[in-house]
Amino acid sequence: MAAKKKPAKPKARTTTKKPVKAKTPAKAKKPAKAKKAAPEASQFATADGGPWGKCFLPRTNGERRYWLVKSEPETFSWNDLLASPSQTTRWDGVRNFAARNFLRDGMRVGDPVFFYHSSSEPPCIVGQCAVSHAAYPDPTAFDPAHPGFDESSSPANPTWFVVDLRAVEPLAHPVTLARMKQTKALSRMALLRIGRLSVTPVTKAEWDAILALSRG
DNA sequence: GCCAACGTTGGC
DNA sequence: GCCAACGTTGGC
Repeated sequence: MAAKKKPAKPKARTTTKKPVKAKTPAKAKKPAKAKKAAPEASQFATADGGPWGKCFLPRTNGERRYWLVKSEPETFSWNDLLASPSQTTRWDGVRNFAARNFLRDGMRVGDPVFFYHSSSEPPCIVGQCAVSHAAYPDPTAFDPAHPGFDESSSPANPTWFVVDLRAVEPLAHPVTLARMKQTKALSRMALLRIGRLSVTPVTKAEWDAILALSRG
């Protein structure tokens, strides 16, 4: 996600939907085609959860997990988040099962989340936010007039979910994708391995490495 | 604008 | 269940 939106198509961006559009982090939705049943996606749906299966394991008391959401700034930027009421937005528009699973089954209130600008020059992480409300059904999927409409999702049996994200603080210096690619400690980062996913997990070590880059 | 990496769809 | 065609994302 977070990618909120972009120009004309709905992307899934994120959040907000409010006045503007909603973008979503990631993918966009597609205009409704009718999908049918909904396969659970691939590499993330393996029995052991795939390479990022730990994201879904039970937590120890007070354990935090770290995430990254993407948004195209033309659709929904970090500044748009800051300008939102309570600097909080609903991260809607996620229409990818792997991203949905991280969002719905992995994220918990209080988890730190990096905010990444995709399709920007340069693509980079620009801020930190936090999960302020755990997953709930994405209302944009229920609205036939919304580009994120998906007839496979209903209130009784929702396919797509959102979380609420609240801004915490901008990075002192944005950390570009190019810089992340040059950083050894980030070589296994989900963002770099599956670049098209709008919601990805970040390890504590990766989180700290990125913050260190943002200060330097 | 190109293209790589994937997800989705649908025939078989 | 396989696979080819197609669509989307998003970096470059």
